[in-house]
Amino acid sequence: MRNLNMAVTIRDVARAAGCSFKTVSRVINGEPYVTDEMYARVKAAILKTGYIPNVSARRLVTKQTNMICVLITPGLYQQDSAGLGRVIDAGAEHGYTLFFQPYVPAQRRSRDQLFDLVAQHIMDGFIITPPCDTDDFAQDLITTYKTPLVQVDPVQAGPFPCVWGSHASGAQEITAHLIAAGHQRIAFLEGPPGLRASAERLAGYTRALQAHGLPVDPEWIEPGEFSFEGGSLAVQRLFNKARRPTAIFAGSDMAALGALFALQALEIRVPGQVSVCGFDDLPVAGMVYPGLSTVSLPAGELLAAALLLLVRLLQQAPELETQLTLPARLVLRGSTAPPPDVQREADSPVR
Amino acid sequence: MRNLNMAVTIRDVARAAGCSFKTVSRVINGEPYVTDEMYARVKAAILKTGYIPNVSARRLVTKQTNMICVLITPGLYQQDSAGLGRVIDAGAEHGYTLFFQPYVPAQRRSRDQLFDLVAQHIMDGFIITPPCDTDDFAQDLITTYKTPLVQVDPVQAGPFPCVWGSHASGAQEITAHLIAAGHQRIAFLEGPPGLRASAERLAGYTRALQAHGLPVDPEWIEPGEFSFEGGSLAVQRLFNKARRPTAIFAGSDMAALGALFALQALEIRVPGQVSVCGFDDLPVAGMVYPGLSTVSLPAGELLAAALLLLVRLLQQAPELETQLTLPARLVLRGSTAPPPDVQREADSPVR
DNA sequence: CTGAAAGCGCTTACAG
DNA sequence: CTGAAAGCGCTTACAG
Repeated sequence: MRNLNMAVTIRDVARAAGCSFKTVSRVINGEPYVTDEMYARVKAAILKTGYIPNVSARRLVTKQTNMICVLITPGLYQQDSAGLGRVIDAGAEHGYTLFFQPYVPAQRRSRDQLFDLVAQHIMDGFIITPPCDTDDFAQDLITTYKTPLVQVDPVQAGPFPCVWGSHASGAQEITAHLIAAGHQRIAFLEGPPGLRASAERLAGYTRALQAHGLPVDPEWIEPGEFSFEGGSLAVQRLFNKARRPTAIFAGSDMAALGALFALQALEIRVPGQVSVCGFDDLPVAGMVYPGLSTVSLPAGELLAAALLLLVRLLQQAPELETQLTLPARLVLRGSTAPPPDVQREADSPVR
Repeated sequence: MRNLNMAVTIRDVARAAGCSFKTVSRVINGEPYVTDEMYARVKAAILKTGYIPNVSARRLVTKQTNMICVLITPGLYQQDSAGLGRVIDAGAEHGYTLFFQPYVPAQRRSRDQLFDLVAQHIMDGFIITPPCDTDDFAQDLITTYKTPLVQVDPVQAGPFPCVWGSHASGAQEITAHLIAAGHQRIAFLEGPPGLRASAERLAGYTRALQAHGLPVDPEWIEPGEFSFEGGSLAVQRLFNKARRPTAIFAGSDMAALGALFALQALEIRVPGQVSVCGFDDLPVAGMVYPGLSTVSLPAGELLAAALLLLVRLLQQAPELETQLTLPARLVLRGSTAPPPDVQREADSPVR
């Protein structure tokens, strides 16, 4: 019975229900002052005609699109696709459709695309996920066009409503885990300078050492760039030194993967000779032998919190907390174990 | 000078240019019959007023959105983000904005989201990427609402315009590569039954063996489910047998990762004792020791071809080729080498 | 080559 | 509680 060629309008429904089209509009939008009987009649007419509102017409007059744009770097998707689904759900619950726009900081194409989206007011609001915020362009553009904006765990701090991840305490926890296993010589692979995550994760590492009365030795801190290459090169430098670490906290999973690769190339056993851990809990972390111990900053949960924040902003709700912090979680796999000397002690029959 | 509050309309521009708003409309849409002088005046007025067309108004009357939706599974993104950028570019060139919609086959939420998108005619056309086509719902819905649709390398064959990947010839090539290196006992980890890719990749493997006069032994063909778990379990079964393979062609990178993991757990050296290769060229392939040899089916290129096809369909161009096939590419890394016996021969001083 | 009219499908005030 | 009017910003015919 349904006409799928967009021919069904609010007027057709009104005719079927025997009322004015204004009444249909009221029912659609859940406005008050409609008798129950009228309401039921219109509902039935909508079903019978297969009516679907024309969003363009609605947008033209309301100046709202009920669409929210999430700026993402290609990586985020694979990290927590279940969480992502929940975010989409949450958006739908509040009447918003989410669009995921790939955005590469400072890239011409990304900027052009975003410009169109923003200038044409195609989106009611934006969520910026890391590292898209490293390019000021996005924030500037969005605020210039007076569009609400929420940031997720930005690389650089900004004056925007924001949901933060717990980099420092996550790093502190996993470092403490290594110390508890018996490690004393723990190397740290630093991230690129200028990134908040770099500083925070280093701070967590440092804090854990100090809390356990261990020295913070600059020799154990190597640049790792949060990248595969960086992690690999760092290991090559570390194992050229006279004193070698028994554990490496890589600061990021990518660097940890590089470290793991380099260690295997050097025929150093993990975790037998050296323990390795990372940060981020990328999906790969569980698939690389012997399983990478790491810290999870659940991207999906951060996103969901950001979405809720944005929805409240869009609803003009007087928002008390525009800065939230979500906890990190330890994910322990096979790449961390007691250091060789402790293992030997444990193996020996003499207590 | 620009008013960013959407107040600038076609009429404001007309006033600034000293013409009727219809003339402005002509200039915006590149219609003919406008004097060069008038054209320039309007262009200047647009710049001066900072006019940006209201897409909702335009859509209301044209019934077009100039938006194309790409149904993707979270994985695709990370596989070829550079290629993805090119696709977005190509879309923009033709006046289309691309939206990437996460879609999980048969999932309630995905279906609801898609229904809204389709029923409300928010998208001019759809591109379905694997494995989103495994759920007939998407295709059925989209065609029911008479929206153009192009498939990318579908898991199941359908009667739709389509861009195909070369699974069989890719599989044949990499198997031939193993044979050329001296392998004779090559195991194959099959994909899930019913998937076109499974059948095609197996066919390529078989064809390569036959082309080189090698027997196709069912004992060497193990289910691997195209998954990490599947690959891992398959290796455990294979290495419980009396006759062991010298090479494993995993049929998918995920299965190859699982195989690699299991081999390392068994302390079998790759490629020293066993060579391993995969299919897909996931980003992980280069980051897992010793680098996974695999076959690349460039997702970005397939997508770009699909986009072009869809654009032509939308432009009602009489399309000659609605079925394209794109070649696969061998990507050789450290996980494949000659088998142990050949290595020994090569090492020995006697030629 | 340029313009005045009509209308896309809806919502926002404003009457009854 | 219900409805007739006006208008959102644009394009599509149709006159000049």
